[in-house]
Amino acid sequence: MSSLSDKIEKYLRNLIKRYEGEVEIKRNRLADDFDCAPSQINYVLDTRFTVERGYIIESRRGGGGFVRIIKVKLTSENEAMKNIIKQLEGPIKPKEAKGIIKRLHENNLIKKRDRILIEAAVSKDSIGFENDDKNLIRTQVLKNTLKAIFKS
Amino acid sequence: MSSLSDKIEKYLRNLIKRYEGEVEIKRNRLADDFDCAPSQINYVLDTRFTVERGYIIESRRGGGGFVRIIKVKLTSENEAMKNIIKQLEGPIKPKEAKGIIKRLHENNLIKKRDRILIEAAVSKDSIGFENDDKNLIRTQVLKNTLKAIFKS
DNA sequence: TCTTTATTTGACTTTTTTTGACCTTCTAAT
DNA sequence: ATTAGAAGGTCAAAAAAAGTCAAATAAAGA
Repeated sequence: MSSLSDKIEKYLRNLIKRYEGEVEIKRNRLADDFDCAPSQINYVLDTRFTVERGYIIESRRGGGGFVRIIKVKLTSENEAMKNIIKQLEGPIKPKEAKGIIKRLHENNLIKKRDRILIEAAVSKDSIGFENDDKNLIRTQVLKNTLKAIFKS
Repeated sequence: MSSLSDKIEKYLRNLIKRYEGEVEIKRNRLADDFDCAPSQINYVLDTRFTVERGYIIESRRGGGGFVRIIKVKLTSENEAMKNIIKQLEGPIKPKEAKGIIKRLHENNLIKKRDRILIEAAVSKDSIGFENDDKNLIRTQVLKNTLKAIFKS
């Protein structure tokens, strides 16, 4: 009944548990074990091991390549960060964005420099073209920069 | 299973540490030890012991030849790069943006974290809505984040 | 059923590493 | 001064992985 993706997810979760939050796999090897297309591994990674769920993916191509899955330790800080990222949806206006960033900084979730940078990125000045999607783009930029911080 | 290049890198790093930042090897001898083509040593040197990472390579051919790896302190901002920023105009595609950011980082004008953040901000993922102005928005975001950094 | 969402597959792309053939430079012996 | 042999350098092809994207199926909801 459970899909193949579910099985792969389960398998990986077990591995991660066994290896204390960090595991390295060979994508093609794993695909072979589960007898599926390699890109299915990516699908599982993209849908189940996301930042929102507290995972970071690193990888390398070429000889000796790998995919590494890291379970982020949930301190209250990055737990909070995760939730905030999860909740960033729909259009966000410049002022709202600024408010969000301000609070993140005040709560020590991002550094001063991060704040300056992200504020600039989502400012009216940056994303100001008269354009239907601009507030949605702003949301994406905000979300992705925060994710980047989470990952680093 | 890390690649052969990784192993060679590791070996060399250890040597360098042991000999306080400077070490001399025989390329062919080393290649022989690792059972690989001599040019692979060059590959490792070119990709892992670069100037950006703070290494200088010296060498001599012929009898008694050698390759010397020296770890240096990386210095000196490149003023010229600031002009490049000034010249950021017109639509910029995701890959171009990535290249620009990479160079800024390699020239020590922005920190690693800045790079990661800005890359996230201007990524296809952030500014990817099917939209005529997206590459212009990207330019603005890039420009404004960089300005923000220089002001700080 | 009909429509929407999630999964599976596969062709094609990009990145990174490995290998090898050929080139250049240096030392030392003639 | 010439030259053989010893190093190291270059460059590009082949191989090894992983990534992307979209079409085809399957499952879930209305």
